Amino acid sequence: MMSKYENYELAVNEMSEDELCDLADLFKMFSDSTRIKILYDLLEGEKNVGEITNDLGMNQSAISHQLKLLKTSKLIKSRREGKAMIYSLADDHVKTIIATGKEHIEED
Amino acid sequence: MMSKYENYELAVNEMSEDELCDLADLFKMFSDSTRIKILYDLLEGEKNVGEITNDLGMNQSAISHQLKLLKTSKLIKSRREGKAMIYSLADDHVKTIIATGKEHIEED
DNA sequence: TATTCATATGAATAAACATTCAAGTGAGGT
DNA sequence: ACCTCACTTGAATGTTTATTCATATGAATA
Repeated sequence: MMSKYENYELAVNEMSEDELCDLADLFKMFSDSTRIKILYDLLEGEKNVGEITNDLGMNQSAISHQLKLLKTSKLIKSRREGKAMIYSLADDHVKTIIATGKEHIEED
Repeated sequence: MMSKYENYELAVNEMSEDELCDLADLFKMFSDSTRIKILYDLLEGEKNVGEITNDLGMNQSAISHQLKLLKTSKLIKSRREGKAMIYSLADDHVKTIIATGKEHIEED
């Protein structure tokens, strides 16, 4: 039997056009395979640009460009440690969003 | 502050490159303002193309093209009722994904 | 201070994509 | 059968965007 509160987590009410555009912009960050691989890579913990570049097996400049977009969107943050720049996830929403999407694609 | 999703197990483990690309493709559907508005509109219930077109105030052909993409991605389904085509969300993952993203952009 | 290592940036290129217009399809009504 | 209504499709267009190459910055070290 369905509780009155059963669906509480899933309330999606009263979103303005602007909010929906902001949402689209957020999901845009997860919509490119390079970017989502970077985010997934950073779930392991903070990494510098060289490590990410190696993990993904891609051009370093391409990674830097995408890191910049992710940072602008406040999904990641960075700090300098000597010559290296160390990137990490800004908060755990990234994990939640990836997990939610994963849930969807995993259904038969 | 306590997230609504705090209680869920958010394990995101062992995703292959292919799975991450599939995930990117899924989020791509939410990454365009027209598409996310269509999905958001359909949260109200099933609608025909004319209703969606009116709700969004856009060219009907543009809506049709996006509906096709959303249907190919299995986020929506359709049935014919006389001359009209009626679209609806394929399952409630759409709601979950939008709610999860909304959660993120809502924090100050 | 000159050199090297680590990363960022800018310009160029090519591919992907959203939107529009025009034409096509398919179901009902006349 | 013809016409209209509701929608789809394809081609054309313009824009956005990911990647690469070349160059620039900035920190450490010799």
